[in-house]
Amino acid sequence: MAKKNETAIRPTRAENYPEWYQQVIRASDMAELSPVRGCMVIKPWGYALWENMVRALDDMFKATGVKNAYFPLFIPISFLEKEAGHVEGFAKECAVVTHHKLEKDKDNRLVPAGKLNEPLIVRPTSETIIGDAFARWIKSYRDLPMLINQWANVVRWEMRTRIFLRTSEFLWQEGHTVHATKKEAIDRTYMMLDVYKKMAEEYLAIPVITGEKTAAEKFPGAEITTCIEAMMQDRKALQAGTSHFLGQNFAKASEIRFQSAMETEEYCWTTSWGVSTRLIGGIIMTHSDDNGIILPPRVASAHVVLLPILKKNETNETVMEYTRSVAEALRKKTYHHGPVRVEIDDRNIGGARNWEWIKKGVPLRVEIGPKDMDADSVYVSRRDRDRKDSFAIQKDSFAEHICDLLDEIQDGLYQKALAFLKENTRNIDDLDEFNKFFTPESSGKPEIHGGFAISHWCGSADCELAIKERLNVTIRCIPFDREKEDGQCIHCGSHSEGRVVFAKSY
RNA sequence: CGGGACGUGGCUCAGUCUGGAAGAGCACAGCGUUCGGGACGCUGGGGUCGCAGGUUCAAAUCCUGCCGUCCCGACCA
Repeated sequence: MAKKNETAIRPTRAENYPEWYQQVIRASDMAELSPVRGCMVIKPWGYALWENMVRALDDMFKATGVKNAYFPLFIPISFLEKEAGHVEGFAKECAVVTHHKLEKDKDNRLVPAGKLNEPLIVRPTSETIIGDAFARWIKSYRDLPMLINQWANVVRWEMRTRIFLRTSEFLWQEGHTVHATKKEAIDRTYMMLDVYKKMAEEYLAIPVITGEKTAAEKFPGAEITTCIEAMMQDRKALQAGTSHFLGQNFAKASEIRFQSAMETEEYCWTTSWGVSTRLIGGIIMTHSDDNGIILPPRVASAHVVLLPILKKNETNETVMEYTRSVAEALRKKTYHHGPVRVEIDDRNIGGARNWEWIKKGVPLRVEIGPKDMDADSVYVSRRDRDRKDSFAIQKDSFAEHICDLLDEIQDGLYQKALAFLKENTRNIDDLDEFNKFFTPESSGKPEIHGGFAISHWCGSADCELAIKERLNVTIRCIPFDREKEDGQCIHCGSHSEGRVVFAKSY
């Protein structure tokens, strides 16, 4: 009966949010830090989640005509040099390969040898190397549009890393498209942002705000950067995905040209767009509670875990048989285009087993013992409800309704996150109120505070910078759905045509 | 890269000030009793005390340097 902790995760969110985040990941067994600075090992439970996300995204990309390809990890430095904004943005955080072998020195230690003529960088993103390929592939308007995506790892040598949210190496997809007209490229930019919005809201149950980045926050080399922004439980913003209209900047840098129907030679218009393993950090910080992560069913590593109650007697084998028959029945059910994912955990380790699955965030836990077997039922607990709020249900009925149950959990997670977003988003027109909104009451150990302030902004980069320097608050985006409204800039008081989203961010 | 905190079995930490046999709880393994329970008992495995130098008869402990982690900045998906 000894209840050691009231919560499975310590500290709680309220006590120490960043530490809580680390502990949730440890307790969920999704990933761990590696011996390599800033890099992570994604463990099977975390990778299964990523695979489900990849599958869903990949299907959506392909439905819009995108095809997958793969480009090199190494990029000649000269390629990066081709686009000025790009150099500015990425040069400071590139891993550089300068040698191609190791030799033993006099102390028998391995040291780099065989210096490369031209150093290579490990891709921080692939616009330039893919641009080089596009320049060779594209001759005529008949080759367009070219719609390519790659699933890859990239490296950005970050100053400060946080597992899943910002690691030196991370997994992502980068889409790169080439178009004959500006309009078509812009349309594609927005189309892919819509895919991301759909992914976030319908699959991850994370409500997002869509909008355009300011000049200061744009992708290096882009004309327009669009984004989805989500609110985490500490009320900070997380940029969960971006889609860029690159104009002709990269086309000119990489000489991506085509011959038009009118026989003129023209530069192409390109886009790029990406989401990464950062989304997993977003899931954690959107849905977890003080007992650990809660996985949204549509992408959950498993939907349901079966926990046979084994005693030291002759019923064990029949309980196991019954459990396997439940698993079989569940696996025959189709949940959003795939079979229901079932785990069986028959370890006899007491109540710790149940808690492990709570911390892993599996949507449904099902206990199966002799009593259930006799009643032809199972005993179900939902991860989104209190753990004592469990119920018995007929085995057949459970199999029949499991998909509805999963959808109900999925929808509940989304509605809860949406309510939180709304609760902590508000129009602010008064500078004092704005300052107060973004200033913690305790400076030594800042409590969770702030949120999204929807305020007027005159459009000046100076005002944007001043706010950032003073409060560490940035413009997350200029929302697409903002209304035209005359107002006064929250910082300088001069005329503004509409509101933007201010927040602290990851 | 600046400021702060911290590195002791897998995890959380005590021991460091004041140098003198590496510890606890949890986790793990075995056996037993329990068990629709984050159970209990007994037994057991596991640590060159972040790394490298130095001081000393003696270093987890003192000194120097380095590495790593976390927090706050600057930078960013």
